Amino acid sequence: MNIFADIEKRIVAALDALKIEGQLPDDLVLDGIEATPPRDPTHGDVASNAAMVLAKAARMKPRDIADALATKLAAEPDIAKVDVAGPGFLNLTFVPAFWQQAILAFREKGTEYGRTDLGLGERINVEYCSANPTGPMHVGHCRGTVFGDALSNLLAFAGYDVTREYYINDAGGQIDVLAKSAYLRYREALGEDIGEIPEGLYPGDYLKPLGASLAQQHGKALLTLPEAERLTIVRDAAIPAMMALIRTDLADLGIKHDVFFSERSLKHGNVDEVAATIGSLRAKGLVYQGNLPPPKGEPDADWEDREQTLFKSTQFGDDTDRALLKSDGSYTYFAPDIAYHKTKWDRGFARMITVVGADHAGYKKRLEAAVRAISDGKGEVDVQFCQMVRLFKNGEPFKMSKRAGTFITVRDVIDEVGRDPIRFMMLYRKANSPLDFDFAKVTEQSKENPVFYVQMAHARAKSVFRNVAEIFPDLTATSAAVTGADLTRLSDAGELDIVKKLAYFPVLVAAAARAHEPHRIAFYLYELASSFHGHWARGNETPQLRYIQADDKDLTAARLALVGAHAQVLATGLAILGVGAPEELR
RNA sequence: GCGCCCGUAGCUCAGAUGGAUAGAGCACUCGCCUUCUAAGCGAGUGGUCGCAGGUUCAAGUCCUGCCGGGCGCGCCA
Repeated sequence: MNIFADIEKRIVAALDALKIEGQLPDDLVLDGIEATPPRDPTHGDVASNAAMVLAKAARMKPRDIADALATKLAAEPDIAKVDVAGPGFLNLTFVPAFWQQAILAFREKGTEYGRTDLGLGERINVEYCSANPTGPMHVGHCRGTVFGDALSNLLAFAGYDVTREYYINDAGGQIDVLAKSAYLRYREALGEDIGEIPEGLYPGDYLKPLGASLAQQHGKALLTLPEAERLTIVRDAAIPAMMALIRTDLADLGIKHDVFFSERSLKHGNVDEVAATIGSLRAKGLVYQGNLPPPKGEPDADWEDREQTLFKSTQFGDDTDRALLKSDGSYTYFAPDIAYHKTKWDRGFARMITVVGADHAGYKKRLEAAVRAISDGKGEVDVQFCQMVRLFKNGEPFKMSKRAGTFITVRDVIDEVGRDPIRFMMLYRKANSPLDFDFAKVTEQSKENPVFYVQMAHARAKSVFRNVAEIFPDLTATSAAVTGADLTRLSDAGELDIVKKLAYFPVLVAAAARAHEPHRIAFYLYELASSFHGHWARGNETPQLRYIQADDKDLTAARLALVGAHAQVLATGLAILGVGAPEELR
């Protein structure tokens, strides 16, 4: 159900009729015709570009096509007015009943209103967060995590079969650093004075409980073990401990992954999937021994020409070939990541999205190349970047120092501002734009704070139902009196404005899903809330416009149907963003 | 040097598959509380869409070249 798509079909039908009548060439291809809300609402309810896109192929003036089409459409009973404007825009104005009836459709669908079948049930894998298991999440992880989660919600709502995935980088050098850092905390827990944490190790206090638990479990036994053996034990305890911290943070942000995929699990038993993947690429002639040219520009004194095992990513559009093995023979980060993406392909995902930070910009092309290579061009990964978050406190930049261990954790931010404002603010911006996050502003309860503004629109709508209970106790949101109300009573322009915005919701969901841009939902909700607040305030001056009319139960019921639909769409949209839709804000 | 991202009102940002006179919030000016939540609403001021070409009936949007900013650029993940 999508009103605008229906109108497009009606326009096409009218054009077909014109063809039959000989007013248009009968071989004219009716393509690219749109029906959209006009930018200026005074132009009408719906605008179409039909005449202009067809003009060339029809070898006619746009105005002539528009005039013929206008005459045709004006004859339809629910179209009140058709104007031809500008170069050939067709502006349609529908009779109020057209919009009034639309509310029925909103209600019929309920929480499903806005859902589309765009994805056709196709499986899609969304990988996001994937913070290294070396400590709690810091605020920098937050944006991509929230983005990936909301994008997953959006795609699911748009008809995709979404799997949310977290890639645990538990096999790289940073894990050795973690183990060494944890071992130090273990010695500390045994009573040793460890002094300053050496440069290069993780100084954070969060490793202290891990040290203590190791001490409790092993006593002094680890001290006498050979280093390799001892670090293996520490590491195997540290990774789950760090993941437990991260999972707590994720839970508090309202984020749930379906799959936690361990990099280490790529090697199991005698199977090394990384080696196997490199082998399969080699079989395709995409792996070779060679030397990479140094980057141009500033000459690098440390540059050392060396032969490496390389992947021919240039064959798939990358700028340079990429190393798979380090000079000591171990894997680069890239090699297991290819193997990991191959498991996605093997698990039946032809479509993948990977959300990364802006500092991974250079990773996009090689990953796309790798996915094409392992899937013989049939698979596709969209690497989505989230730009940096700049932290502010009362307008002053807020610096993090990782070295001093004083970085801001997700926990700090949740404790300070709460989950809903974090999520909404992270999504109230295109992912590609840097984002300023001011602790003071996001907790403010005012119009300046869009989270609050949208939530208040929902709370207000709910308050109407609370208040009506005192006058018409039987007019509950789900009562037959409300769901079956006489909608022709809704005639005010402000009411119809809200209806028209609600009608646009399915179009918006589809567009946002197609573009992988959940922020559009946030902006839409703000606009919808604005229409609602505006109409509400008009009720302050003009009591007849208020939703509850004590002397007119039927009118009240009709208006409640609108309020209910409005609250429903707000709740649905907020759910996509993972933000709460509170009943009240007191 | 190369790649990716960004450049829109004084500030922070939207701008749908290319559509009409480019929008919102903040700031500034002026109205509105005997009120279903004024935690709000309305009106006004404010623009060479970084610059220059090109494609198109139509360009903030697409293409090319510049300028400015951010991120990255063979064994960090």
